[in-house]
Amino acid sequence: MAMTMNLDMTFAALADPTRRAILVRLAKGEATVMELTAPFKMTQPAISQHLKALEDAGLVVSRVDGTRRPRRLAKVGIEAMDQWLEMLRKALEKNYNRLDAVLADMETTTTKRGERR
Amino acid sequence: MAMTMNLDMTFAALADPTRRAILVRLAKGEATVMELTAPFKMTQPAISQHLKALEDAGLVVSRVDGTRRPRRLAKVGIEAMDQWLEMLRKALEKNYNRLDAVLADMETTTTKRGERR
DNA sequence: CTTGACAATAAGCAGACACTTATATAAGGT
DNA sequence: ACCTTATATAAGTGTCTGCTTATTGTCAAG
Repeated sequence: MAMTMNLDMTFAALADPTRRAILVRLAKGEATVMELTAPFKMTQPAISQHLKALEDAGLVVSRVDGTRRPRRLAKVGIEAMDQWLEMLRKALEKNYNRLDAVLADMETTTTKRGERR
Repeated sequence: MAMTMNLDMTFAALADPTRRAILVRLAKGEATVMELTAPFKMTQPAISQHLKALEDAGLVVSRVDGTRRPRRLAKVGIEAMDQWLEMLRKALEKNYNRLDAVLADMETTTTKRGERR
């Protein structure tokens, strides 16, 4: 199972700096909600809500230990994203060897407003 | 320069299905706003706004061609994300060879509510 | 130079999101 | 049994998002 992970949720989860910081913390190993709350100027319910988002995104899983629920990283979410991103990477690489991209690069373009012709 | 791409913006940009679809389209090559608008049940201004988000995210760049502004994929955004994600990938791999993760896997846990002990 | 196509911008609005405080639930230690 | 700790859930609120319609700027073609 674990089929079609929801990319909306996964990317949205990573769009928040607090949630990314939580993941960085979890990269060092399991942590409880209280431990995860400590570094932030935020209440415990707020962190619990962020953790829910991360779990729904397939980026984190929880375990039961008495009254605690230690979290650790999950890979489902990352794998789903990586798989999608792979398409972009390929396209990028391919386009980079094509004429239009090269030419465009020359007389461009930095995306900034206010170009003249 | 192109220093510290804003990860908030980049991940947020990808969290929207319309914007991901636009990227898929651009993976096939340059396209104008009108061409990008066509497949959607959405107005041109809406797409222009999505394109702004994608440019701010470093995922797309534009070029000037008369009154048109063809877009194509950019790599800055993807590279920024990939770099950040690399940390998670490493942690995931490393934790997977560690005892606590293995044990946890055994008596867990699928993140679902309603586990008993 | 007027017209029409391409695109960006502004203002407005409904729904989503990130917090908060207050409360509930459950396990542990005493 | 009782209090404490660890966590989740609910309800409320202000801010951000994703659209819309309306309008404006700009090029190219006649």
